[in-house]
Amino acid sequence: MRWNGSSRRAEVLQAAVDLLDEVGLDALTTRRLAARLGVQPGALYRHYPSKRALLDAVAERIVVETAPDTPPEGDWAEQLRQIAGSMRRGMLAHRDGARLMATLTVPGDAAVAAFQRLVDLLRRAGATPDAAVVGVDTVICYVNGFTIEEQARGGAPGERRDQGFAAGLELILHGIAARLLAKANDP
Amino acid sequence: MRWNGSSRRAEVLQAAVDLLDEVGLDALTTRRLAARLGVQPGALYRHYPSKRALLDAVAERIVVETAPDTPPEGDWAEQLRQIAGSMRRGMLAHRDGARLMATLTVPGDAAVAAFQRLVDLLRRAGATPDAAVVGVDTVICYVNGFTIEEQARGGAPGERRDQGFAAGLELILHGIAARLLAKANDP
DNA sequence: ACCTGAACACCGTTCAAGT
DNA sequence: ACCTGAACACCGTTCAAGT
Repeated sequence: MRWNGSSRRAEVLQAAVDLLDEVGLDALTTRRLAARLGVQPGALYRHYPSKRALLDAVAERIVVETAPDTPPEGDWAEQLRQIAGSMRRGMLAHRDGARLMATLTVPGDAAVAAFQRLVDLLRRAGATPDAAVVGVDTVICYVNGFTIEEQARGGAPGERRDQGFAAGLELILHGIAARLLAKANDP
Repeated sequence: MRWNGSSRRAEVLQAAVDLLDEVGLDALTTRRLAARLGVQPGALYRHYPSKRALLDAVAERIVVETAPDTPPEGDWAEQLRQIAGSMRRGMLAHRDGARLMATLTVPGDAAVAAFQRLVDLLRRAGATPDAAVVGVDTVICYVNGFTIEEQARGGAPGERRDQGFAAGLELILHGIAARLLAKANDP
């Protein structure tokens, strides 16, 4: 009953992440995963109750490792840029990473915490609670939608995509600044 | 070799759409579809070369029927609001509709045409070619990202979601107006 | 605690052969 | 033109039994 990465459960999870990167989400099969671990397929069910639960754990791990290593600097817009950028990079770092996120049923602790951190950021910048949620939701939906589409069409990684991503994000940041932060709002 | 909806191919497609709505994307199985058509599983392959191709056709049909029946009215922002709204409603109208779109490999004729119509709309409003693409991309990524997340968490349909969707869209429309349309831009 | 062996109820796909 | 029959190579999951 250890909490850290040395349990057998964590080895199964790590193997699943590796297998995802090698063969992709469609070929990520419990039987293939078992073979890679040198084990019978049924043995996996001692560690995860279902394939769905395993995939949820993989997604959660990607969210965790996606959180920026250094806390973001600058004003709220610059921080949002950095966080949005690392969300996109985190998903792109794994094969079918964005699509995997899209299949999740439940948000997961790490995702909820990340969401709350963004809401707090906009709150401190002067947004009302409702406005902060709208702003964060919009950024996150955009990042997810962009990255899913980006990863679906393979294509070269290229800085062309980076520019397109950044340009769209600027539109949203501009809208947040102009319509959500405390200025002259009619009630 | 007819083009219209009376071919056997079209019947298979219609049955697939109905089955999707009844059982969802994960349970949409070639064998279940064959059973519903009163046919052996292998018979489907006379009409579609693979399950992937069938799902692409289902997605394309949803895109087609999603195009607004009445051509949108009003200025560019109002037209964009209407089109974004019908894209979302079109996906919500079918079980797992948004997730199905996200799994598409190739855009398809109807989607490309819809994209082009939006680009033209922004061009007429004064955007450069690049700016028009950025604006349309941002709206589409937002709509897809929002709807995927909305449909993944079941929840009541509710107008709460409608308001959240509209509020985020306004941020983007504001950004387009302020940063992409011809005004005082530095070169 | 972790795994084996063996089974169950499914998949997508192919292809000769029928009508 | 459309479908059957039958097979092939897979799936996710369960569970008694072993160590």
